[in-house]
Amino acid sequence: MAALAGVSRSTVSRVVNGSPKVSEATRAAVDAAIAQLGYLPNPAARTLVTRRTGSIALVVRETEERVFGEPFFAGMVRGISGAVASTDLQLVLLMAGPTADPGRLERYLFGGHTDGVLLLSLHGVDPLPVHLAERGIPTVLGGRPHEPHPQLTWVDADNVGGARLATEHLVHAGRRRIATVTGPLDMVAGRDRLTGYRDALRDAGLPLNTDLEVVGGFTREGGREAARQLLDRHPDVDAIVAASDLSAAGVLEVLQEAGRRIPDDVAVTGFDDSTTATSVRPALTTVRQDLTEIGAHMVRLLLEQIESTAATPAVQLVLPTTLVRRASA
Amino acid sequence: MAALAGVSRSTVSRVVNGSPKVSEATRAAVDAAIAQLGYLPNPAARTLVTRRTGSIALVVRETEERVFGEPFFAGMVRGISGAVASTDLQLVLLMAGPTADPGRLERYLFGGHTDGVLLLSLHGVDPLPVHLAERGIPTVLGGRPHEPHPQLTWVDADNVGGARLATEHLVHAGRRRIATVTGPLDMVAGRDRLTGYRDALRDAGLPLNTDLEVVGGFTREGGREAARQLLDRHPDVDAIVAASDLSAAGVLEVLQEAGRRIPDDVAVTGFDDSTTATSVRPALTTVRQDLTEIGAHMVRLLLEQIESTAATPAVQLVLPTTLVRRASA
DNA sequence: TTGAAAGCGGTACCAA
DNA sequence: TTGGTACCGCTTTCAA
Repeated sequence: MAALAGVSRSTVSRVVNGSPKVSEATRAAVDAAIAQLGYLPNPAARTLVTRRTGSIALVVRETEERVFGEPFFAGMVRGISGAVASTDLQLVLLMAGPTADPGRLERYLFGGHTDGVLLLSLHGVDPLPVHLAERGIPTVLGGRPHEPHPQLTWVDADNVGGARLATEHLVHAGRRRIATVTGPLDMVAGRDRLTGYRDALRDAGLPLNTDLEVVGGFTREGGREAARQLLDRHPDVDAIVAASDLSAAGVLEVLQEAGRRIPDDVAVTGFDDSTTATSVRPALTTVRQDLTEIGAHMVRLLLEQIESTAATPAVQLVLPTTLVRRASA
Repeated sequence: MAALAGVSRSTVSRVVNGSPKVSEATRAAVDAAIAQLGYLPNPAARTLVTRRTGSIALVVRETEERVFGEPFFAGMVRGISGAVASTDLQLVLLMAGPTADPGRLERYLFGGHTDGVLLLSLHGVDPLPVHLAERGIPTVLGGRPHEPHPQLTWVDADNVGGARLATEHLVHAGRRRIATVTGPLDMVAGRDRLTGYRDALRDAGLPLNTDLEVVGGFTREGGREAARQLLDRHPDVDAIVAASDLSAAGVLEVLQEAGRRIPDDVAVTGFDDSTTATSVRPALTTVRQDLTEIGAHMVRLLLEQIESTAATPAVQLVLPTTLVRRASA
């Protein structure tokens, strides 16, 4: 390569990296040689000295099934990809569900294959984020971690506030036997939404009744299952706050199969404002979280960590959620 | 690291790579030092000399929207992940839709960030696979490429045969005005399924009528749109061969909205045997392609290319499809 | 069984 | 503006 252009390796390196201290003639010669050879710098060699790989990982701690089944992930990935697209980084997606070999994943992430890590859909107390932080690997979590940690940077939607909005909306509409189909309780988002529901009921002076709280997970089938239990235990329920649009869709199906009219007999709210919200009948009143904005913040914070030489202070960001009113409530 | 264990770098390397020519005592000392330091080898340095990264890329040439919206991809990714899980390779997923910067993608793939590339959902004449082959980068395509190429290795389902099966099933059931909602015609799978449909009609001595062929794409909304057109042009249609389960679901919706009974008035077949097939009413008669098997073959062929020192001959594999009979036809 | 040394392919400093 | 050179951290002969 250097030989073909008749210059030194140093000069090739300068041209490739767009250094200004290269004469036009030399640059042209090198460019010609590059084109002729289809030369591409060896990223391993480059990484070895620069300590940069030019790529960042998006790690989703979830099974393929859920990643592909739930519109939330599509939105999140879209938001993140969009933000990454305006940088010169390559985004690589790693799916590492519960059955994934943690060793392999950590080897990949700790080994420096990527410049930073975006982490999504944490369950329980996952040691991964803390391990990453301890090793000084730039990391941003999507969603608040299970246990507060001063070193962790994360971006989260205001799930408590969102669930509260939905519940208050039902309260104001005169509903009094308001149940909830919760998300998975090993996830902070699931618990937060439950908290928001309870907060709203308490503030409204309505009794809290754990019998009205059924764990449904974020899935459609989980919603169906939970709705069946609810109808069984409380046939007089007049509203259901579901923790996701998908579970709300399941709830809707079961209610309709049981002959309930929505929203007349039972009002239903979802969460996410995903494509599901508008594809079901009646369309879902739901809580919107701006995934594009969350993604953009995550990428921005990650880049700040990557680009800063000193240790960056941890940042914790909670973005507002809003109520989207449609026909279901 | 080497210092702590009191040995040379060479010895550390031998221990890390499990070389048999290390004494037990030394190995123990090195292992202890590794554990104490949380040492992980620098993959860039290692890659520089071994020319191996330990990871392979799954490149999906599709937008996030479709990747996440269509169950086909979930199945494909599941099949591939499953096969990769039994190796010590890390799978990284790159989504590179039409708007993606081809330069960035090629830089990543050609640069040697990964040991090999699995390519999914090719549209039109994508130069990427040939470029990869020319650079000697191990590559396996999921799906036959648009233009035959002797150097390309691929695994495909027998889409022609599958569509033929579905169509023949309708013919045997006595249907005579059989329409099709095709997939995207810039994709080989889309065209192949159309071919199978035509072949079956021709063999049955039924007239081919391009008026009965409407492009729908693989999406639900595409299916809806196409079904509307069909009902408009041919209210007497008595069967529809859809190119995917998702578009079949859309077709079903429109037919039912128009008051048609399925399958009595109009029989409908899907393609993929995805979760969609069983979640709609009536459940879809559809064509099954074994994505787990396709994924396994893709990974196997890729590993063979990666592990072989000499140039591997290109392999082209067409896997059988089968008809799954349910209620819709 | 172990260590010394060369080299993988770049970058970056220093000198010219 | 350019080239020489050291070095990034590992693997891999080769010799001891």
